[in-house]
Order: sequence, then structure tokens, then C-alpha cells
Amino acid sequence: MALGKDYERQNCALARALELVGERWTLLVVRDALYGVRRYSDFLVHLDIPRAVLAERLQALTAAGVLEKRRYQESPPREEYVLTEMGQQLWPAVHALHRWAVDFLLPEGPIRLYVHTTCGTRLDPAGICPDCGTLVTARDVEMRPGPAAAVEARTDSVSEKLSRPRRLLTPIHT
Amino acid sequence: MALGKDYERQNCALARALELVGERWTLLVVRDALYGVRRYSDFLVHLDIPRAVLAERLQALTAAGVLEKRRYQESPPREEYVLTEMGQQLWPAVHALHRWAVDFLLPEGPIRLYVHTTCGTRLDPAGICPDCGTLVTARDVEMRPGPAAAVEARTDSVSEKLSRPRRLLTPIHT
DNA sequence: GCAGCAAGGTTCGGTCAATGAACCTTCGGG
DNA sequence: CCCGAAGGTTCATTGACCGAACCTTGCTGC
Repeated sequence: MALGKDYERQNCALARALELVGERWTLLVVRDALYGVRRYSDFLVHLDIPRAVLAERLQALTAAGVLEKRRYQESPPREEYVLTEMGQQLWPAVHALHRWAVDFLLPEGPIRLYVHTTCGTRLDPAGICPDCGTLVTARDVEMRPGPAAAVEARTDSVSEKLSRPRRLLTPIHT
Repeated sequence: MALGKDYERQNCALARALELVGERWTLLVVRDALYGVRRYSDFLVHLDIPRAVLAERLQALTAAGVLEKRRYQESPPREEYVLTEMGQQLWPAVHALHRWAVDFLLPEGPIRLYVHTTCGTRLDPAGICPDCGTLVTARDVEMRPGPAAAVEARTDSVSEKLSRPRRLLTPIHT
């Protein structure tokens, strides 16, 4: 997002949100984090994002409290970025936007489906499980290949792991 | 959003959505349209957006089918931009992101509240009316000043009209 | 003991979108 | 005839994004 990245004169909660997650790539980073991606190198190969931009976004999201940077091994020191509670709560917004795109921008049908783990039912546009009526949190969502899954053109290792049914937030590297 | 405005290599519905509504200012334009703003000059004073950027965004949203440009008077010819059904369906996504910001980024409390017109109850984070249990569409939402409404610093004519309780999608001019 | 490699970055020049100020056109009213 | 409102377009400046190259730390194999 070029120049002033804040909407200072907009006294509105949505503007505050967009200052943080409205920049280019940021919401895709959050989506990948919901999918279970945690490492710098995995975000890199899955998003095709410039290295400098990824580093800057991870730092901004960490500073804002959406991600937490933690060391998962000493020697050699290695870091991973994990969604905080605040970050996981972005799931309804990500899902709503995703669903809107499926309904209006993807004539070929959804590439992925999101179902409630305990009921096996596809979420409705609000992120509710039609079966049990509860608002499903990211932890209780399973993602599965949808009718248009074959269109998936990516062949990187992260995409392959994500192409099988799996629960959201499950770490990609064991 | 600078340079390549598309995420070509991302085969994902969310990426398609972000190519359209993920650019700087675009989602704020949609929010204003949900509030009932329809005219170029009203978007202009309410958003403090550069004129060229506004013109470009309105055109892109119209081309994508989110807005419809219509002539509301001949002689002198005057245009207005109205949300299509596709545009109105963005409400759940806008609301979810808004609600997330209220919950995590606004310690002073919400500036505006969204309530179900028929029940008078505040929507839950998924956009459901807790009273009647239905997913509330934009047409049935009333917005009201919230606890932190006094913080509203803007004094333009559009902000003044929006500071009173009103139904979403109600046109601002007459 | 040295080469190679993986992870996680930083640096750097070129490009292109955002910005804001100035300008333009069409029409109606006084 | 002049002014103003609505709805734009044009233009120079600036800074974020891009991608390629480079760097550092600590393993692992020979």
C-alpha cells in the first residue's frame, strides 16, 4: 500500500483494521497461518512473496499481537510464527470474505470446502454450522478439497500438504 | 496496492477477492456505500481520498459488478453509484472485520453499533441477531452511535448525517 | 578442517501506484 | 455574463513493492 498506510482521518474501527491487515499480502499471510503455516521459508514458497515484504509483514503482525514469534529449536536458532488468540479470531472475517469470493467470483466452484469437524457439515456464509447451529471457531474447522480442487496449479511442498483434508491451525511441519 | 495488483500464482478464492477489494481505499468505499453514500462528491468529502483514486476505484468496482452506476438526473447529467446484490453481500465480511477491530483494536469501545432493525438487538460477531437467530442482511441493519461516538472528530456534512441512527443502504441525499 | 547447505533474514536499484494540487467541462441560476 | 456545483482528468513527486543478490549462523559430510 503506497504512501500513508494509515487512514488517519477516518475515525472508524474498520479503518483501524485495514491499517493493519489491509496492506498487500497481509491477509494472505494470516490465511496461511490459519492453514498451519508457521515458518518463514514455508510462507515464502507458498505465497511467492518478496522476501523483504514477508519479513516486514511478519514483524508488523507480531508487533500488533496477531502473531507470536517463538523459537522452536535452539542451535541452530530457528523461529516460527504462531497465531495468537487475537489472530485466530480473524477467522470469521477471512471466512466471510472467502465465501463471498466463492459465491460471486468463482464460477467453477470452490477449490476448498470448510466443514465443522464434529458434524462434518459445510459452514454457512456466516461461519455457522447448519447442523448444530454454533459459530465454529478456527480450531474446529476442517478444510477439504472442493469440486474445483483440480485447478490447484501449485506444486510446492506446502501446497501439497495443504491439498489433503486437515484441520485448521495444525502445524505443517509435524 | 503497489505494482502487480493481482496474486496470479495464488489459486485461492481469497486471493481473487483481495485482487478486487483488497486495494487501498476500496473496502472503505464499500463501507460508505453500505452506509448509503452514493455520490462521487460525498465519498470524496467523507473519505478524504484523492480524486483520481476515488474515480479509479469506483470504476473498478462498477466493472466488477459490485456497484452500479446510474444517472439520477438528466440536465445537468448526474451519476450515482449504488451497491448491487453482489455488493450488498459483502456486508458479512465488512461486519466481521469491523467487529474484530472493535474487539481487539478499540479499547475505548465501539463508535457505532449495528442492531437488527426488527428486534433492536446488537448483532453478534457472525452478523447473527441473538434474539431471532437469523443472519441479518444489510437491508435489515440499523446503525447507531456507540459508547465512543463522541470521539467522532469529523465535521463534514456526510459524517453529520451518518451520526444519527439510520438504516443501512438508505440513500444519504433525500 | 573445510565445503556445502538450510533457515532466516538484509541490501539495493528500478518501477509503478498513491498523493494532492491544479485544471477542465457541462449545466443551471442570479 | 459570471458563478458555482458535480464529476471528473492531468501532472510532478514520493515511497512502497519487486526480484535478484548477498549475508550470517550453525549443522553435516568428507
